[in-house]
Amino acid sequence: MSKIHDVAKRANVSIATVSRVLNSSDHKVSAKTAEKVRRAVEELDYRPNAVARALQINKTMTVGVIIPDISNHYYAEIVRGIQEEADKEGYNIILQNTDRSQKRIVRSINLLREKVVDGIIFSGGIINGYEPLSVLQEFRERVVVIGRHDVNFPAVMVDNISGASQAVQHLIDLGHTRIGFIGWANSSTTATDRLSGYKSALAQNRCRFDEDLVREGTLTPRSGYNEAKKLLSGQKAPTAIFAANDQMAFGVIHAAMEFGLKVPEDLAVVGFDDIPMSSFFVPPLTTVRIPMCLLGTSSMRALINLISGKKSSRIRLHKTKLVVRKSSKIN
Amino acid sequence: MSKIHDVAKRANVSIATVSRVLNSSDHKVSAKTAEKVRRAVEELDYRPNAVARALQINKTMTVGVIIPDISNHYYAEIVRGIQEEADKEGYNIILQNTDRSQKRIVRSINLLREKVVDGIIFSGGIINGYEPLSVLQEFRERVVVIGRHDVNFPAVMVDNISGASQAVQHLIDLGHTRIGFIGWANSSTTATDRLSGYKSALAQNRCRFDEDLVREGTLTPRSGYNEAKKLLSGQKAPTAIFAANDQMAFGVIHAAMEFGLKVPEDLAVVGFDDIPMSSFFVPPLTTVRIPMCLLGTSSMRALINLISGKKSSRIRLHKTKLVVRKSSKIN
DNA sequence: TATTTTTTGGAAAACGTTTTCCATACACTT
DNA sequence: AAGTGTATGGAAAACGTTTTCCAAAAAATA
Repeated sequence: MSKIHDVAKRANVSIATVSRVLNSSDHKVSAKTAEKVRRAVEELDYRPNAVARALQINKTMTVGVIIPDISNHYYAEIVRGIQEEADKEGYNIILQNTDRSQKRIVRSINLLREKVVDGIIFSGGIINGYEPLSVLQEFRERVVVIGRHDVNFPAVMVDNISGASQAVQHLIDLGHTRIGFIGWANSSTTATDRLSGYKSALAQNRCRFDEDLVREGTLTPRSGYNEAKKLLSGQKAPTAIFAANDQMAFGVIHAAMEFGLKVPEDLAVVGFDDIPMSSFFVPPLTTVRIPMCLLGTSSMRALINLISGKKSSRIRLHKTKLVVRKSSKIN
Repeated sequence: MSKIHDVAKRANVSIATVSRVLNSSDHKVSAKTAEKVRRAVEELDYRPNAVARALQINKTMTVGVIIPDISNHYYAEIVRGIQEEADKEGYNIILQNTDRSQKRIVRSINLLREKVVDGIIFSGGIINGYEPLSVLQEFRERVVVIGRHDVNFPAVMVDNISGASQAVQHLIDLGHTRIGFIGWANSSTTATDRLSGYKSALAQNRCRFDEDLVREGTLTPRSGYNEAKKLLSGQKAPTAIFAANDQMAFGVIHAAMEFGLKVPEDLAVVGFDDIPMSSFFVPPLTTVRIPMCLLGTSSMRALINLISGKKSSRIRLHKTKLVVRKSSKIN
């Protein structure tokens, strides 16, 4: 591995000059000398040692990304977005999987601190416990959070309220009035916002809100299946069900099949997220698409702004998009 | 951010002693002093600066992971495995998405070189072009490749031949003799190995190999759909189709439906990979499961062995598992 | 030619560690 | 009391950059 010293020697210039050329400093370097340096760099296949550089300028051009689980499509897409945007600006990302374990979150943050990352993007998992928050303090001005705004950090959000509301509005437009909702119990704003959207759409259309039509699952297909069965076996069964995520919606469709109900003729089903298999399900699932990749790029943009001291709004709210497929609409 | 100097001061010991405690050197430190140091570390919330450390010991405890696309489930799982294993040993990973672009692969490798990573795990994408290979040379002894063994690096592989063979054997056991195959054209050994497995199972059971039953798709559901239509409209249509990945298998099932064929009664379908939606498809898809996460952990293990100079076999071959579901078997 | 301006070189400090080399202090043995 | 270890401190080099300061050289101008 050749060093800057070798380049200087080969180009017959000083170390200072090499550095001037490579970092395009304000010091002037004649075109001829610059060319000599560049040739030497090329010939030696010289790459500046980023570690030494980072130590000197106190900037690693690396950001930490903390997520619960990369094998979850949602987070994978986010990471993809982050990666893409980071790449454009010359940043690298260090990935940390936490499996939502409090202990691992803290560990990750401390590790990233040791590695002297320039900032952190944090998504999913508990953060309002005492420990992680206090540990994140060290990164005060260089943290962006995805998916919740109830923390005192810049946040990138999905407009869950309007998304859920859109979905329900769609069902109402199709003539449904008894619309079931399967959400989930969670401290996150995502869960409560989707319920709010459901309620607000009902209210706007003067549909009665019926407590009995609201159930709580656990985000899995199985739980969707279970809760749907309960809804469908009630005396006043709904004619449509809005599940707060696609996985549960799949379970709902399974349950409907078991009840001998045709989807969408006898039961309209709408999900949330638009995961890849939704368009492939039989029937293809109507759902609310989250711009996952955009969440990633947006959060990275926000972080870069933070790092470079640029102003940007504390909360970035991103619109969802209703994708109508066969699980809700006849013909 | 406190430094080692501050810790030394607070604990009333020398910098050397602090370092001795923290790095458990062979120099002896009395229990009492060690305790003093540890307390100071705690009180100051001191974290050694990994950048400075890396510069000194010439080891970053960071490995680069180069993959085509993190939002692809297969790679996401691999990354998960890598991450998990890396974590155990105190390594971090820097992720690089290449989108299979030759240019970006080269760029990534060079970036990782600048960052002085301790090793690289490379998966997917063209590598036998001149450029990437030569660039990877810099990492000669610290590269592990996933998914192809036709390169001169330690490799972690899936036993595609036996996997495909198992799948076809399964169909033969069900009484099928005319079995279609939809593969894909690619320089990778994965593609050719799956075809080999198909052929070898036929041969072992003295089934005639019919060129007309073999088609090439592009790994997408649509291509599976298209190729299946061609197979099914031939005069000697197969009674079973083995698609070389699950996505294409979904397309095959769609095509069967269009032809009024029931799956599995009229057409048995088997895929490869076992992606999450396979178990959820209607009908659930029989497929060959790849131990994706294991590929990740295994490659990281291999890399750690390389880095620490331990011997380990050049090729690690991992078994697949046939998962029988309703798309192939009646009842 | 004399003067100014521009470009370059040389040397050294700094970033925060690890590690080495000696010197010194202390605690045990005999 | 002399000798032998053992634990610690102090100082400094090293890792490979960037950056600063001043001096010197080269080029452009008057």
